[in-house]
Amino acid sequence: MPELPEVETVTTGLNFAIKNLIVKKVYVQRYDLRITVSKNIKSVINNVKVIGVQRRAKYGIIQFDNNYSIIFHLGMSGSIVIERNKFKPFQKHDHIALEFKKNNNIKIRFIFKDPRRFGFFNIYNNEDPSFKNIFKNLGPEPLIKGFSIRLFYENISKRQSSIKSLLLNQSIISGLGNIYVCESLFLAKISPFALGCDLSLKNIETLYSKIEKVLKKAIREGGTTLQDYKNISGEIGYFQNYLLVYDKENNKCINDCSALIKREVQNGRSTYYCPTCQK
DNA sequence: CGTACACCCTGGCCGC
DNA sequence: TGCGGCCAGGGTGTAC
Repeated sequence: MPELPEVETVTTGLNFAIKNLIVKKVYVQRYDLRITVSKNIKSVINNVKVIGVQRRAKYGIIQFDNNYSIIFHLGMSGSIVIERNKFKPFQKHDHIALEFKKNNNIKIRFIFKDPRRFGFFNIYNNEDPSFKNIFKNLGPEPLIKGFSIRLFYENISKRQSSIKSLLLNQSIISGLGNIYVCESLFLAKISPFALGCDLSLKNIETLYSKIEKVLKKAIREGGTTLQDYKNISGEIGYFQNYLLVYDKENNKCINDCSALIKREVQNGRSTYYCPTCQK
């Protein structure tokens, strides 16, 4: 499901909803997520205040004022939903919930859901090596000011893999997934099968500017909803209305090339591209 | 070290 | 209605 823009939408919304609130109750319906939930999660954060919620790559980080943080990852099917005042009974894939009370006695809680359980949600001490280990192999964030196109180029140009798989490799650039990789390569007119070592600096400059453009637009649109992605208020995203190749097999290419968009399996995952425009 | 592939798990959809 | 097969936004561990 979620790539950088979807996780950004979730963490921004969650930050707005729970920043400065104090945890009043923790529900754990299921401990066996991709990473097993620590047994002490309830005791560690009970009655503790949330400092803020951030994103790093496709991870969400909820910081508490006692030097602990929750890190969560939505995997393919994860989501977070907010409920106010009236709480529905937990459903099958509602794994964890945190409940807060606002000044005016309004109850608020959020639920971490994940049918496929490729995601996780766990508590870490900020000094614990396992906290830093989660982030240690992540490459740079594409949307930060200091992003170095030169370094990006150097890391790509020494590799023999396809540019598609290099862009999905989170240690080269972090936060991209299948949708935004396909879209960026199309806009840059670069074949997903081109090898990293065959691309020029000019290619990479173009590619980076398209990645930036696609991600920013997707964040503005609240992410991409293909089947089940929703923000924390249950609203869908709208970037699917702007997809040019992803999930568009046999559609006409939007350029004047009269070709049809092709789907091909590459490294076990669907690649969508225009065989004429992307060289 | 780089690359390719199987695997984790559930649900939805399609064809028979 | 039911079954098998295939598909899905991701990440990790293993074998070469």
